[in-house]
Amino acid sequence: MVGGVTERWQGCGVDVTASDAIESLRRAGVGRGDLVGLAVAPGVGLGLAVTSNEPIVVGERTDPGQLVSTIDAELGPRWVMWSSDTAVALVDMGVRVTRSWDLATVHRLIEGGWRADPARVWAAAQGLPTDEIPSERPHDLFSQDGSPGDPDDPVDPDGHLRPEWVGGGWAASATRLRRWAALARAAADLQRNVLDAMSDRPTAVATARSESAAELLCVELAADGLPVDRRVGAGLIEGFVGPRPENDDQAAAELRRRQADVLRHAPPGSDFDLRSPAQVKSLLRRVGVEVPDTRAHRLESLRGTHPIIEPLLAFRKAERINTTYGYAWLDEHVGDDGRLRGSWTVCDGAAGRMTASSGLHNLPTDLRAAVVAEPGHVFVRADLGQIEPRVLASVSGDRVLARACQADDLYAPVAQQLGVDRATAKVAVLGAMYGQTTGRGAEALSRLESTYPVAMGYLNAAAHEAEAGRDLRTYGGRLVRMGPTAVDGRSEREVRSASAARGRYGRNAMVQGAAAELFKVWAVTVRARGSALDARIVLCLHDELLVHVPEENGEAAARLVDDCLVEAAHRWAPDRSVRFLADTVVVRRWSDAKDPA
DNA sequence: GATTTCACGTA
DNA sequence: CGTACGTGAAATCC
Repeated sequence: MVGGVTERWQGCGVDVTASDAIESLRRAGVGRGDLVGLAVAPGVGLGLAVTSNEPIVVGERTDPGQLVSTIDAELGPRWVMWSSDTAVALVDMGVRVTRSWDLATVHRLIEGGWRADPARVWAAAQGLPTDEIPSERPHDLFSQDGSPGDPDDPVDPDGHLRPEWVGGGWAASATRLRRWAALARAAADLQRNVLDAMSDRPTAVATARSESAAELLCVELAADGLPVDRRVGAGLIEGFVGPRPENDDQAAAELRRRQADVLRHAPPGSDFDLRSPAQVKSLLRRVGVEVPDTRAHRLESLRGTHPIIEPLLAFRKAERINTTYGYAWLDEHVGDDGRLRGSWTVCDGAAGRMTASSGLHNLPTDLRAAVVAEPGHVFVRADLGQIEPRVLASVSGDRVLARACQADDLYAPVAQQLGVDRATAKVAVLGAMYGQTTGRGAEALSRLESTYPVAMGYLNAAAHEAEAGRDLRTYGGRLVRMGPTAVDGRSEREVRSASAARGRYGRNAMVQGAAAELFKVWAVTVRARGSALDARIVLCLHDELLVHVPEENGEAAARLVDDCLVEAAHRWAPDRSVRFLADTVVVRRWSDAKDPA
């Protein structure tokens, strides 16, 4: 608890220069990596706090961005912030800090799930029940603030944050900013204690740091965007759906033209809207093809059975481009500066992968030729090879599988050890990680169990816990929450099916989640080391990095990305028994396979 | 008008 | 009855 904090807050407000602030921080013993609470409100100022009860400076008339930037360069502290909103405010001021402790991000790591507003973060850090968090009540004539106690204290008598503060009151004055920073600093200590107490997750604190840095990276990714050549993009789209329509009538005519290519294989006069799956199903029945659904992979298996299938698939593909990645997408998400921008999140609420909007994570490969480096620049494209089985070998501590991971292609030695061909070995390993129970992968399962008992035991234990509805924790310490396991009103079949689904989910989450943690360590290492070469990450795609760099630094950046993987793996991994590799190339456009320069 | 279903793009 | 995500249109539910 932080009782007795407020009385010692009095009289600390000063307007300072950067050198004054640095001097104060140095006197307080702040060095590289030490926690400093930070609260920023453009137009109001900023609050800094070295300890939970002695916020030492507040810049009411100072330029907050310049102050933070100078301190970051001179002292290199780890900035404690309530969420990436602070980083957004800083980036808007042109400031990119080196290190952070993002309370919302660390909260998601410790508690799982996605909700991480300050009231929830504070309550969890204090060990207070989250279902008793007060919500902001509408003001009435008789009370200015709904909650009792001193309204200038961020914490109410119950120990919860005041709703009015959380709702924006924290930025109402410089004094409040200072207190908000001090409170953040206090919360970071509490979170640190929780992570330190996870004796079975020795890298949890390191994960908190790398996930916090990844939060900074996400803010920068959203601000910078991905270089896209609009003209190239429009050309690719035209190849699929025809020229850009100038009005609704032209768009409708184009649609009719594309539909007609399909309908000419149907009885004359047929009128189906091919955008409707139900009508496609009717159409297929009309021509004598009976299907339970009309998904692409099902239609693909029917290729050759009827001449309508092929043009129908072509229509579907064009329709996907047209509706999701067409001219409207280009107009909406690619700025005048040729940058495709979306929002980024560090973790997806489940296993902890990064997510991105605006199609950044599901851009069709056919359109990737439009992702072109700016003049005088190149991309370094690097993707991790066979990351999930390598991560499994590492986190489970399976020495036999780890030995196979010494090979560039781990499926070759695995196939040899299992006594099967490479393709079978691959589907077996992937199937084990995904919880597959049927098909070719399942047939090799028993051999997998006997050859890699440690790795398979790790997966089976996770699946077993998940099936029972118990939460899991990844190697790096992220809590993976299992949904409620309600049984009332469900048949035994449904209950069993839901349990099995949780098992697959949990089994996969342990691997996918750990892989995501390693990936983020790699990414933030590249972020940190890359600035010396003016190299900026412009895309993260689960196991792939795209780095934009001046062309004269391309080769050096490629080496740096590889070096960063070695560094990241050593920082992340329990030991060095598993080899991690990246396929790294210097290219002008994302779609280029190898170095054209 | 809001929510669910179907479909499909990526890893 | 192999995992995760984001997106869009149609279908469905108020």
